[in-house]
Amino acid sequence: MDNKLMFERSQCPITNGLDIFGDKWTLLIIRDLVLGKRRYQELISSPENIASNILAHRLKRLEVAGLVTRRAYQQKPERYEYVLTEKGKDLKPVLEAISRWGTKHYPGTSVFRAVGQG
Amino acid sequence: MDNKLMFERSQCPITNGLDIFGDKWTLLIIRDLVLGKRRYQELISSPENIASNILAHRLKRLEVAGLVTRRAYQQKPERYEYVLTEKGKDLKPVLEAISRWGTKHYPGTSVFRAVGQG
DNA sequence: GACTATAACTTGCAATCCACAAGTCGGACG
DNA sequence: CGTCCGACTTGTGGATTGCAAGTTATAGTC
Repeated sequence: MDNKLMFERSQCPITNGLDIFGDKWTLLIIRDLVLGKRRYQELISSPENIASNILAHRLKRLEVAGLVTRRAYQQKPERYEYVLTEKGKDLKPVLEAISRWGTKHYPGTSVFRAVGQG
Repeated sequence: MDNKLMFERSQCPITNGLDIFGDKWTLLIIRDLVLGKRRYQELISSPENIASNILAHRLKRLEVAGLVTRRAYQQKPERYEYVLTEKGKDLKPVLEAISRWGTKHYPGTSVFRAVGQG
């Protein structure tokens, strides 16, 4: 019943995707999660230097949208990690397509393993 | 020699892509251009209701980045249209991937022809 | 037992960006 | 002379972003 933010701007699937990940940071977080990162500090330490408040905000949005799951990996003190759901993992082809476009038009760029040339 | 905005945040091709189209509107403009729209009013009249100042700003950025070309289609009065370069057209697979993700996870959405299921 | 470190955040604030409405400019048309 | 069209530009208030610093809970060290 959390479908009240669906079809916010239009019924276009691209629009609905962009309403979730249409910004400078979200797809980079997904990229890191696809690459196997799970913890807050790992995400923070990516070379793009995301601010901690932005990261927290994006992770919350991704959780609400059902792309990631937040869960405790230890108690005392409670520490949390983030993992992609199937819906989140399904963005891998999108990352691959962007990566292919980027490496073609900006030679010299490179991602790490797993999100390379598909 | 306009390569001073390359590698702004990192050498990741995804990051460099997002520095150009990482927002809520740019990929929708590209979608419209892929679908054959060319004129300002056509772009304005899309269902997502982009504001005119945002559209102007994004078109300028796309032109600077080399994804679209602005050219006059008539004189007296001068009127301009926008067409995708090869670099811009190369984003079609990205749009298709997003579209596929959107239609899978938000059933009921649909784009127009040409940017459908690939 | 105070002191430092770690991890996952939260808070405050200035700067920037965005959305909405309105206005501009150069003609064509009546 | 006045209205319309099309491609923008300008002004304003509100939302978002970026940066630095702070908070909370616990473990380890002196």
